[in-house]
Amino acid sequence: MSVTEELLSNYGLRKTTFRKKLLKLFQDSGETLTVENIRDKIGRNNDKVTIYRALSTFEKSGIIHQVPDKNNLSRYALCNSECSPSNHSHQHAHFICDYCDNTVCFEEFELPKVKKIKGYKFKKLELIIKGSCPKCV
Amino acid sequence: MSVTEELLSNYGLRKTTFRKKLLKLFQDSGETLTVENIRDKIGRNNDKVTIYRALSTFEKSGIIHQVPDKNNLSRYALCNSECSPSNHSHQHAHFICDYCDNTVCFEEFELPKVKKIKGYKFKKLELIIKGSCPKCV
DNA sequence: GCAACTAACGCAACCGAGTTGCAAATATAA
DNA sequence: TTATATTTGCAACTCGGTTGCGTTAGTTGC
Repeated sequence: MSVTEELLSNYGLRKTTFRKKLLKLFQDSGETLTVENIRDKIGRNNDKVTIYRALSTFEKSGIIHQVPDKNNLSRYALCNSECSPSNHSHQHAHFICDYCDNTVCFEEFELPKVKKIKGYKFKKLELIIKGSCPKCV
Repeated sequence: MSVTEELLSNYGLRKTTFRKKLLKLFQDSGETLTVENIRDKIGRNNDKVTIYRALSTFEKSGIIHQVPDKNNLSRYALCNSECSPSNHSHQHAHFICDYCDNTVCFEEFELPKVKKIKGYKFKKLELIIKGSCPKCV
């Protein structure tokens, strides 16, 4: 059984042709991907509904996580650590390039400790850094 | 001349009936507002295109700034300091309530200093805190 | 390996936030 | 108050994402 198939098995998901193709794309590219990116790479004949549903399933399972996108599109990245439906948090920052519209996960980035504000209960922090990436000077 | 009209004058914008009404809403409510929020408050008969265009104009001028929204809708808040088309940055954090979908500006919040990553040029930081607000326990 | 069951796929049609084009209305400058 | 430029308001559109539903294909038990 391939790495891709193993991952699907571990998360209790059916190993359909489409899911294997989609998951392999994330594994091989190592990038964050929008639905458009995906269709560019696996072919425009793939139905978008199927893509959206597979992404949604993967996200709920903890295989991928949503990342911010410059144009507010749905964009996802593989979870590197062991995520599950119950524990699916990502304490890393995201970088958005102003020029190529790409989003990059900064895994090593520590999120800041923030001081409390009374009345508010903080559950999750998101740090987004914008600028230009190595490809775009 | 009212405070609202004065603000429009300072930014070299025409003081139309609609703009005065919209800007006054931001000043009076002191909240962040989506287009839906706005239509709820100034009346659903107001044309949405006009709202979008006025918001866009205000933002370019530096009167309001866009804030993150739980559902990725366009949401805006008054700029508290002196913003202009050329200097229009907001070094404060934003809080999104998981329950009432509201966004709040944490003006007093200092954004963290982040260490550099070679190859990347950082221009802007955005810190989003999610959780529950005072109204929602 | 085969039947039975359930989950996933694929198509069409839809939804809704936001945009575009353009003619009519209105603010500003002369 | 007239001329000019900007803004408004309507209709129609775009496009990312969703819903419904019949068909297809994994999975489980024998």
